[in-house]
Amino acid sequence: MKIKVARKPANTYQHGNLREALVQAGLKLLSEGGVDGLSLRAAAQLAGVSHAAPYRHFKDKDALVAAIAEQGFHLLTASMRAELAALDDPAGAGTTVQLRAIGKGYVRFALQHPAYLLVIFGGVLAQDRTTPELTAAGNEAYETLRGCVAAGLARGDLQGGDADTLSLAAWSMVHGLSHLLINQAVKLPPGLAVDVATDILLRVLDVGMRAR
Amino acid sequence: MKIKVARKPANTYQHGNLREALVQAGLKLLSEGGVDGLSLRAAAQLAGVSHAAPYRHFKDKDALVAAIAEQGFHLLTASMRAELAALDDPAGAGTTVQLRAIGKGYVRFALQHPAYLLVIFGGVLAQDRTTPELTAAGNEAYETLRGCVAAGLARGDLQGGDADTLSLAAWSMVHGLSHLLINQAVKLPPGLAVDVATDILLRVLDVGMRAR
DNA sequence: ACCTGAACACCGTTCAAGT
DNA sequence: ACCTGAACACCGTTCAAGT
Repeated sequence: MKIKVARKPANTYQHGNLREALVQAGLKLLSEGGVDGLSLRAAAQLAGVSHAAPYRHFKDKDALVAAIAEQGFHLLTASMRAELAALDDPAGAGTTVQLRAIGKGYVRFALQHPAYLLVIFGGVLAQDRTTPELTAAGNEAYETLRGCVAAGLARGDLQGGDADTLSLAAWSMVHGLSHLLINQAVKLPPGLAVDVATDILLRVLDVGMRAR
Repeated sequence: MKIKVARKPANTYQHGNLREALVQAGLKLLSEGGVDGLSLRAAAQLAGVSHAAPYRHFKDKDALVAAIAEQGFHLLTASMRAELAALDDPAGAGTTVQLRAIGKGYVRFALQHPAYLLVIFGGVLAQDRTTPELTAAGNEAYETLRGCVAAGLARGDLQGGDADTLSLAAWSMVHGLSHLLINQAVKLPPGLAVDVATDILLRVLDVGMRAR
């Protein structure tokens, strides 16, 4: 992905849209240099501004990280929805097919943007430093899954727990897989492609959520 | 947990066991101040030694982090095995009971030592900075689970994939749950205790792994 | 209101020098 | 072989001062 950071022209004084430029700069640093590469000073430099300028727009580094995580959640939601929309009959598809699409979208996002997943979940952001916007972006992602689970329960396709508990089960499975994959913490069974492994895990999940 | 760091006596010159002391200091910093609190200089100070002394024992900070992660894996393995050993008849227990014990041990470790889980999996350690000892410690943890899955397959209790794929499914589920919990990324369904939610997720997993 | 430059207290890392 | 102290290039954060 090509990330453009709006630089302040050298001859001007105010940037105009420094806040957004810093978020873009942070995303760029993150995707190029990983978590270690993300610093307020480097982001300021990319935006063509002094190292103290960001403090007019973010209380501290965590506030910038929170804004980046918010973007990450939007991308995650978009990835899941894109996979849903690519189904032949998105609205009419069965619970199994929909949940599988959401799971694939989640894993695809994680593999495409590993650094974002770490920012969202990886302890980069100190606990209790969440913002209302970040919470809302997280809820949006969660509701994409939860809506599908709730519909499955209503149809009688799913059983064995309420919508939140079964959503937690599904989220845990795909999140765990994604997280383990991007950390290279698991060696995939030799010769087994990510897609195939993902399919098997989603089947295990689906069967488990259908049983009483 | 009380962590003791062996300080070098002020009047002496050599520490004697600086390497181990630095690992302990790192664990202490991590559990008290989180990922941000872990620094080579602070660890050196806790061990009563100058900030450059650690470089006689660790190539760089990542090497210390790898040593800490190795300890974390040992604790994780111990937690899973303790839960297994607490069963009435550890060896004779069924696949379902054994897998549940392992899952509970994993989640318990994560909740007791959230910072360790982040060090092990959270992107604190740069990719490709793993050591042979760290890899071995990780394999030990993985084999604890895999052995149980393989036995279940042999007994005909489990189906639908080979030992590695089904182990990946189980690991993903409990790891995902643990990771989401310690990041407070999910709100547990109101009134639902962690233990109860864990039980439900482990049941979903168990049912899914029993189906063809 | 927004940005700059100096300043402070921290980092990781290196290197000559001491024991 | 092991440790120290100074040095360097980085951080995050604050604050007086400039536009």
